[in-house]
Amino acid sequence: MSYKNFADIPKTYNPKDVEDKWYKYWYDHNLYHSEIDDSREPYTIVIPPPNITGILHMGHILNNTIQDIYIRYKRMCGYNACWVPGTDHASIATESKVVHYLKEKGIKKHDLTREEFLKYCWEWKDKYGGIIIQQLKKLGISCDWRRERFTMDSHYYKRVVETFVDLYKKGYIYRGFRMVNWDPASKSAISDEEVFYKEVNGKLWYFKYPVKDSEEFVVVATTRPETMLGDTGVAVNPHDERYKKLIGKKIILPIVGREIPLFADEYVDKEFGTGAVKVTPAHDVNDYEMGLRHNLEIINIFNEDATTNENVPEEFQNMDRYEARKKVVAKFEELGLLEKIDDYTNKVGYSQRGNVPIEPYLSEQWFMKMDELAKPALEVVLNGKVKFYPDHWVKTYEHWMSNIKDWCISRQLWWGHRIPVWYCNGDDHRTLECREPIVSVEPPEKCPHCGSTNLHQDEDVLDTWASSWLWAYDVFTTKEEQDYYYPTDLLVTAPDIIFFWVARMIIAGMHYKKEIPFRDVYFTSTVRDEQGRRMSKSLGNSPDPLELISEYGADALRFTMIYIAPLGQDVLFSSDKLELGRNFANKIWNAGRFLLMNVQNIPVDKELVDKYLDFTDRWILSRFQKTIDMFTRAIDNYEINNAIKIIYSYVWNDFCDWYVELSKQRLYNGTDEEKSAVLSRAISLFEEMLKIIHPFMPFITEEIWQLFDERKDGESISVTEFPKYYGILVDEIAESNMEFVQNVVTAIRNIRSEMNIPPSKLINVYLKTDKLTDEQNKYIKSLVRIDKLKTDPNMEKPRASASAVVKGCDIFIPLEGIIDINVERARIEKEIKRLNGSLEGVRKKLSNENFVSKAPPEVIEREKAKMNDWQAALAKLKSILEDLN
RNA sequence: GGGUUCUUAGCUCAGUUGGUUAGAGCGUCUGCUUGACGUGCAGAAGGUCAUAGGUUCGAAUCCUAUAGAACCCA
Repeated sequence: MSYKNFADIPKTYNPKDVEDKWYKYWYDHNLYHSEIDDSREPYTIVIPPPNITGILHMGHILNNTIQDIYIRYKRMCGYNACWVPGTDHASIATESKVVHYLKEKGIKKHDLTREEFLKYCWEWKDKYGGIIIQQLKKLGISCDWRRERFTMDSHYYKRVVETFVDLYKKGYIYRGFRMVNWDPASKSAISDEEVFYKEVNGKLWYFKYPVKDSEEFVVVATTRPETMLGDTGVAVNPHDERYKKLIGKKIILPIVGREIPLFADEYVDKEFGTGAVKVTPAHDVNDYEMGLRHNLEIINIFNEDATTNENVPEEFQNMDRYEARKKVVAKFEELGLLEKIDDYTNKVGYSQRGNVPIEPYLSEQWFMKMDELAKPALEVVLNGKVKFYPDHWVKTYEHWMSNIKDWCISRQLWWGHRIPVWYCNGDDHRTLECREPIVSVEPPEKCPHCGSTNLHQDEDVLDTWASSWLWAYDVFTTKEEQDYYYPTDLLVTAPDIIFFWVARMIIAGMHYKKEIPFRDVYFTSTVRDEQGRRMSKSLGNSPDPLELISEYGADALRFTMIYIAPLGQDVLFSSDKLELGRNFANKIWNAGRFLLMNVQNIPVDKELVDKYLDFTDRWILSRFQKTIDMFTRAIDNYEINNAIKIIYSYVWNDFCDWYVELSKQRLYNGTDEEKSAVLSRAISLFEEMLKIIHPFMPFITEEIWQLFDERKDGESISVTEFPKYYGILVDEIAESNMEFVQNVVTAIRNIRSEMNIPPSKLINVYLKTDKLTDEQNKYIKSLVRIDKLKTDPNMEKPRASASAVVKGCDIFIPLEGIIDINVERARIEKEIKRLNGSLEGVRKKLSNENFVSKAPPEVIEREKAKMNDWQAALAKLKSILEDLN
């Protein structure tokens, strides 16, 4: 095809020449498009939609490679394979990107109207939002690109809104004034799952609070001094003898001068700090709870960006929280109320988005009641309808689902699905009912209570996950499609979004479709650097996959990632590991090259593929069947790592190292028809091997497959049939004949190497055996450089020869004048020592009465056979050794 | 503090329901311009299976404890 002459095929595989070419070919021929076809079973995957702000990282590579392996494999197995790609609008991330983008243009978000801002968002999305998809294509993934979706497509947008309205009407969604995790950077609430905890080396400050009408002080310890400006109480444990007499007294809050109560609450830990804690109900979850229990005043001291507001003394107003902290501490010191400062390590909640410490903050938000919705979703995982791989994630899932809390779904952002709720601004006719929110898919014309048309819509948008939880079915836009493709078959995702996304998709699926969203969930490994650190932008330890692809090829990258990433374990990645995949690609390339070079001189005839079969052919075909069988079982069980090793070892060790070498004997010395049969068979087998490799390495397999024959336009290895297991081709006799040859050959090579016989030198080999056929001898001779090969069941050991014993055959290599008796003696002695060690173990077992009476008979038989073989070999070796002495 | 997982060769990892002499890749050592491949070929060295007990005829595998590591939740 691309080579005029097969002899021109380069010695090293160059992925750059082929990858873009075949990707375009697949795309142009629309090979991976799926339509409803009732005559075929669907196999469906929906992509975990990457953020439009995302850029390709190693996690995407691993995740999408796995999805592509399964979709390609199942497609070749005859399923109507459909892989739906798409992207996620990512409210917070995108909005901050756009704010930044506008800043560079000198525009401030709040100088714009909502509509103007959203126009910029779409502009940004059109410009940058498709980058990650373009990058993913470099990996060779076989998505159905005609089905590409976006979470803010009009159809999808509408479904998200409808879902909100429906759940509100069913009573699952409510509005509440609650303490939420506030991200002061994006000025929005975030959900519990978006908070991560960092160990921070901080301080513990001890403040003296004066007791009213007394000379006494109560000392409180705090990690957040600035919040004292909002303190409305001091709490102690009711059983704490130190403070019993003070309970009920008043404290004069320093700086502020507020009179606050000292009260008792079981929550207080006597051991922590001084046993007395300051209580700031507006800015700490536990304090908030205590505040409710004891009717404390709730004083909010922060603005939305966590600067201090008008509720604090004037000299502390409009300061950043950390600046306020310094100033408060300084003031305490000045007042002589700072008792001491200790070093203290504590865990601080950070926003996953803004990477700033979150602020517990009271605000009005929308929540979803989860406990009832979660029940069916928990059940289908516990009863195995949805299977997790690895399955230990079930326990984590169960724990979270059984303790599930209400979900804060509103975000104070503009980019996203705007909450479909309107409020009556009221006018003269305003009634009490007008306070009720008007929840509706379409904007209401007027207030249903007073008839006013003066309405305004809720300013907030929904949490992004409250849209992507519909992804598994609403990427399909008609009922017919949902009926055909849903439930999907496989979800491949990272375990860190098990709650964000996996759990919620199951919840949505069970509630709306009364059916699981996917049968199997594959949780990928976490890709780390060589030192085991998470890959991150700030560490700079995250390689650019596109550079890796350009250096090593997408196939090499895909192969290596799967090879080093076992199910359920983290993978330590470094780019030099890609040599493994690159080398394997090169090996495949050269095996193909070998066959194609022979096509120059030997005609290929498909009629001959099963003619002139000898034991080497039966062996390689038998091994191939077993390989298919093992491979299929591994991949069906999501042991991808294992599957790839099975095919790797077959291709490299069985086919290349042995079969190709064996085939040369006949390719160079056979009759014309025999040559043709051997070559045709090798090519036909190699094509089948390429099909198994194809899901892992789509480009190189396509390239070679296309070279083997004149293919029609639109033909592709990716839509051929996957090799099936035919047990009838398994041939144990051929395998054992081959194993015998391998053992003899290896033993001879070992002697050559240890005796330092140069590879160029021909040797004579005498075999004492009654088992080897002429055919086997022919191959032995061709695999080691042998001049004369003699076999005789009564062979006498020639003088001055090196020896080896394999089961069924004694090997003698006469080395008059070459042999170093000391080396040979050492070789034999070593072998004797090894055998003796092994024999000892077996003898011990067999002389143990308990073993003989209790172990199963077949185990005992095996041990006895072992002992006999080893004893025989040992006896031979001993006589050889005596002969040397 | 609760939960999950892990500890096997110098490194990274396999090792099915307990049953050959515990395997692979990388790395190391030796030799090799053998007509597919030096991104290769041939050969070799290298492990008290974290530690201590226990169950069993038999343990890398099952149980208990200890030590260490990672992750999740609070």
